[in-house]
Amino acid sequence: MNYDFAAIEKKWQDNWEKTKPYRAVTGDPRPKFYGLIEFPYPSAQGLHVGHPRPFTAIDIVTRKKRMEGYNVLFPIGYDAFGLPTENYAIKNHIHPAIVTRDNIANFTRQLKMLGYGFDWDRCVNTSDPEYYKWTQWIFLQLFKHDMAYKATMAVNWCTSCKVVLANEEVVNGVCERCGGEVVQKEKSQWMLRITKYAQRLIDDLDDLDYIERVKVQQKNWIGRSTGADITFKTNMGEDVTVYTTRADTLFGTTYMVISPEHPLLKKWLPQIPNRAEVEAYQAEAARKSDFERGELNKDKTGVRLEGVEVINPVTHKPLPMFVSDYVLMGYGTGIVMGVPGHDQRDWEFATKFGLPIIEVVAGGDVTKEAFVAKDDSAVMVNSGFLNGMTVREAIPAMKKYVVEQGFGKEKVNYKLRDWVFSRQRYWGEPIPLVNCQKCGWVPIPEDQLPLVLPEVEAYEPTDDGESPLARMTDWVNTTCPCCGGPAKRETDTMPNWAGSSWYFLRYMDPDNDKELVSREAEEYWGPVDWYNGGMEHTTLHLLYSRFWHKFLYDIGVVHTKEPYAKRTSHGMILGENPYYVGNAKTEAEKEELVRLHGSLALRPSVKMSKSLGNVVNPDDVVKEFGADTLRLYIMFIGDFEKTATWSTNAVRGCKKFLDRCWNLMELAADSDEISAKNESIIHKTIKKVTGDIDELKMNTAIAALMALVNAFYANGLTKGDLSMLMLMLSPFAPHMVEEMWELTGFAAKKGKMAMQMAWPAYDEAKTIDANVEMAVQVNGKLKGTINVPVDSDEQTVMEAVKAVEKVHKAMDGMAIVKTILVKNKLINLIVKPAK
RNA sequence: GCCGGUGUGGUGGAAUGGUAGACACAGGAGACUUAAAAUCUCCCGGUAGUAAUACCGUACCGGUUCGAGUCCGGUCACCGGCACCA
Repeated sequence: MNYDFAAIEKKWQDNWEKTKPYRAVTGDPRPKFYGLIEFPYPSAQGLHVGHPRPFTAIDIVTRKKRMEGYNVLFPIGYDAFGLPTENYAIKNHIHPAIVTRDNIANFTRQLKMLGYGFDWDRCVNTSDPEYYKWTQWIFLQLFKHDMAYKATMAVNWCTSCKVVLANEEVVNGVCERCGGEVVQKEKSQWMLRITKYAQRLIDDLDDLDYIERVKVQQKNWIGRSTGADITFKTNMGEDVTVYTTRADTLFGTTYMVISPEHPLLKKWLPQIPNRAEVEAYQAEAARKSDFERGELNKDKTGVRLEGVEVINPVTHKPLPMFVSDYVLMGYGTGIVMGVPGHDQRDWEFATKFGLPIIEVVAGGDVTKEAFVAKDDSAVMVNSGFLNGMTVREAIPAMKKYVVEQGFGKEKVNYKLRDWVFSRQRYWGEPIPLVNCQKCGWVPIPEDQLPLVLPEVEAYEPTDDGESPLARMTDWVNTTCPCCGGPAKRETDTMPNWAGSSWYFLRYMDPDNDKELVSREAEEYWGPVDWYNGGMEHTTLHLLYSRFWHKFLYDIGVVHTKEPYAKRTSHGMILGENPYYVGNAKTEAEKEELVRLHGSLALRPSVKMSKSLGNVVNPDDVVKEFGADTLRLYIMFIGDFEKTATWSTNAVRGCKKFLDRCWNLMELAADSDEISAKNESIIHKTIKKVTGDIDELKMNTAIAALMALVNAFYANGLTKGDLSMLMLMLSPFAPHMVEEMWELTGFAAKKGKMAMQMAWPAYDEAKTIDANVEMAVQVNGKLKGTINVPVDSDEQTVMEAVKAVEKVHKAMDGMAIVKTILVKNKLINLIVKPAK
């Protein structure tokens, strides 16, 4: 008989709604455990089948923690500001707040449908004024501590969204969200000084329990490099400074390059004879997007600055200077020393412009390509006092020299740029500042927060790149909080990363109207013990929130340097590819698929999308199989960290397993004792499941539970045996287990739900069998197995080996030269032909 | 180009240096049934063989080891991140 999942799941969800077994209690004497999943963006499409993967995993971890006696905080909320909602609102003429409200209601229904143990009383919504009041408050603190500043600079501009993007939001030269073209545009923007925290963001990773690839990716993104700033004299009245990581190659410098955007260039222009040519080049460079600049990198372009001479400080020879867009204004000093012998880009440039190439590190052929040694043991040549040194010795020697001679200093640089923090859109937190002609930028007094997002007629951004709020003249024109004179409000809003940078703190104390979080709550719950989220947020949300947290630590709001003690990451859920060539039956069909769909046809699985018709809706899955089955399947699907492909057939297998569990109730003998037959496998399973959940190896934990159920069918079982299965299965399939717990009478007997019971303990001694099966090998080849008492010595094992017929065959005419015994595992006989 | 990761049956995937393929899906056979579904039992890497069995087998080449899917060196393929960062 199959169980009626629809009725059972509804019954227990209603029960939990009323009895609130997932309530977290601040200050409770039990040890605390704070488990966190990335709160969803409430899109109009509803929950994607990918969401339940991380949600279920951490739900299982926190359910087990509760059973282990922890006071668990497992909260949920909504990251509700953002462009898709705004775009949807524009298209359908509905206010974004209403769209958001409806989407949140739908998400909430779906999350409750899946039976997650969230403490719903702590639910937050970043677009709620009571919430964003504190987002604005944090921004004001950043402003007051000179961590926020307004700067006019070239920024990434999405031509489709008509909005500024942070560096982190530009992917392959296009907009991360819409795939639209990104161009460089000069705009005045609010910036946050994340670069001030670059070193700490690297250093503090060491003490965190993050999966390694997250640490590596963050470190690469921050991109620390050590080198030196070196100053060159010029004939223009001003010196120029370059940054280099290869100070050792200074003798090989044969020219200089300046970025087209460099301010010095503007200053020098009137004195440059070929000014018109240079200006034309600058204009051309400005027109190119970053993407185009990168695409065209095979072909170096540039213009010589006629009349400009730069003196190499070690050779004292004059060097020509060029302007070229291969030098970036945003990194180092915006000026580079050209060392064509040992940098491939410089080599290409020098070759194109006929500049001399000097070999200063021996080992390559600089007439053919730049020689960039793989290790630093290559030897210096043509380099004065460095000659004969290895690169390893020459770098510090030259650094020391430039410092002593007064034309250089050691320098550390980062690829990380300051965070572009303003967006010209409506659906975001208003920036709580006003601009006064007399006082400049003035913060709104904190007691006037939140600065509520006003109602507007139209949400569309303007073509000139102003926020929709700019049209609200009533709202824009205000008075200066400082002098009372006329002032204008900032009309840009914050990026959607703002509200998510600190939401985990609000969960600790969600109703506090005096502080963003009370000291008491923060000290009790902080830091988050386990945070799981997507790899795509590694250099966005995860980095941003670490930065904000460090700032809040510095100003005394939080007591830990880091927000999250542990970070894990889940793989994506893909759909089956309907056009996969593997599905074709004939060669002709295969060819047709490849002809029609190209490389798409070669992948067995692809991202789910409407156009491919392979989207799986959690509502449908729950309707057909139940929430417990969906939970179980999404955990059984494979290695948690790896990409996995949805398979509806495999879902059926999980449903079958739950039915088999359910049907055990009829077979179980009426005894609360653990049966002798099943004792060993029960203890082994507890050990396995306990360890696997802690390591997020849910697939093997479930496999162990399946094996246990198979054993119950083979051996028979008692209700006591079944209760052990129920307790272990409870985090995975909470609805069905509670129903079974009640039907088997345990709920009445214990006066508790299964989820409130103690997690079963195992006895190590009982996980060890009296007898073990050992492999018998001859010269490393398996010949058979023997069954011997556990921990048998060599003599006993050898006695048992005599019974293995294949060993006799293999030993024919052979003599044993060595035996290798691995206790309880195998015995390996090394033999040689007997003389 | 640089940095990370992955590669195991028809499929998803298991294996602290120690019996490769646990647990499932799909497939096959059988039991029950008037029948189907459901359920239960058994088989299921390849080649040869009726079988016992033998040989081969964890992307490829080599090495270390009594023993390698696992460790080391190299190659190839795919996935993710970064990319004119001096």
